[in-house]
Amino acid sequence: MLDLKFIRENVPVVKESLNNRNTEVEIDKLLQLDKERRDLLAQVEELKHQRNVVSETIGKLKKAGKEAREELREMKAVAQKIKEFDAKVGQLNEKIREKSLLIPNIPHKTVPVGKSPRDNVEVRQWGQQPRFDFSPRSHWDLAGDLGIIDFPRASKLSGSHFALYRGWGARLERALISFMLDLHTQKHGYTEISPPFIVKRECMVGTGQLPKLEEDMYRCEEDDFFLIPTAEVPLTNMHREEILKSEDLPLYYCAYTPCFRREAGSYGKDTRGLVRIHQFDKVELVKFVPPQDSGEELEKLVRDAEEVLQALGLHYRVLSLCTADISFAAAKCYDIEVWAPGERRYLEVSSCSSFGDFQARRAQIRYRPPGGTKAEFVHTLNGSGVALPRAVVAILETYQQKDGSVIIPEPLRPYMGGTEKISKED
RNA sequence: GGAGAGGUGGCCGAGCGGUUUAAGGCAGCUGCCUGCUAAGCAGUUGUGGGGGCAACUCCACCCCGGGUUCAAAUCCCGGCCUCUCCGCCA
Repeated sequence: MLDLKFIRENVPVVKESLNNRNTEVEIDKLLQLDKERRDLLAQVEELKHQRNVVSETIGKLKKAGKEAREELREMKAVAQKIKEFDAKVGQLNEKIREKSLLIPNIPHKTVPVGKSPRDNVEVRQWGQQPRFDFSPRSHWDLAGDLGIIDFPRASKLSGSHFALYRGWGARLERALISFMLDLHTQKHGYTEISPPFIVKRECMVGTGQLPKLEEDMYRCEEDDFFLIPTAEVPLTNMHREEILKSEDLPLYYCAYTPCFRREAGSYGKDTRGLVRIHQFDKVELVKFVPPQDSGEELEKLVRDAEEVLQALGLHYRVLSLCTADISFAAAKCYDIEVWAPGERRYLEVSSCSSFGDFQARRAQIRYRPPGGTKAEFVHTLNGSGVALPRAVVAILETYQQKDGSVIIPEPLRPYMGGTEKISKED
């Protein structure tokens, strides 16, 4: 959410920024409502002042044993007016909030301006595309033959776009989770959290998934709960409506959680395999930092995520997303895309964003800067570190052998009982 | 699921219709005093919003949302959360 006062005072900047995002937002309508609200507010506050003063007088008169007929009659009318005005202000507030919640964040000035994902800018690459002396197969072929992922039975349970890992596949999943969590907690200084996977509506509003993306979320109708689409939601909302101590910042959290996404509107895309499924595992990184540090913290966050892929020896590239492609709440975003030899394309395994104070304002997360000055919004950041299924795709396809077996990357072996290779006969 | 208790400022804790536009204490900050420390004295310390160049001023906020009243932390209704006991359960 943007600061209404900021919008009021920076109309051209706001309009241009939102224009660069290719989004239509009714800024003028919003400002008009804001004007109406402030006019009404001035009137109703004057009435309330009058009420406060006269009520006190009535109290004193009664105490002194005197009548206050005239005052009572007068205040009855005033009370009625206040009620009417308050109702109008309330309606305006609601309209303003509805509109405000649908306005996306303003892109940071370092974000490349663009019209489509083609305008994203490649920042760097690591490693190189592996070469094979045979034609590399897709992960669904490999995993099916090895018996480590069973898509037909997953469909039997839950329909298409679900995965069921079996044997070494399940073990690989668990190994990756442990490996990533250990890396981030032991080397990068994140505190591990194991949060609830079901959250209240306010949380989804706080991080910006709602109200805009409700149709993409799994919802428990009866309780108005939502299955988390990412651990970003519980981790960021942990500090909702809190004023943090300056000396506690920066806060670094990481968590493994499953993620649930309806992927509404993406039918026909990535119909096979692990690339797009409704439930997947992910290790997520979330930071709360003082505003002046968020730029630098984003760079560090991306490096933390990249290190996972480096350790696993997977070739990847980093993109700086352009204004047309960054997500609703993000001020700036880097995507990390890993190379999948069987698919012959790069797959997004991590999206690292800084949100400025956008989420903090929605979720009311503040801190008190040193020197005892007034509480200010923190800056929030998050990034995948990394998403599991696509990492599995990259591992299977990158480390496949001619005989259909797959070599396990070195750092994962301790988590897999020392196993170096997954073969059919296992 | 059933029965009860409770949610007040950074913290503790009173208030249960109008001398409270939240007492008192603790902690913090600022002065004063004491040759150090401790103690003492005085003042000050929340959040959001409106208006004003400004000193300032007004409005709202005692879990949240409604209601009663000239007036609500206080009374009534609904909700959320916490705790205790019972039932159920991994």
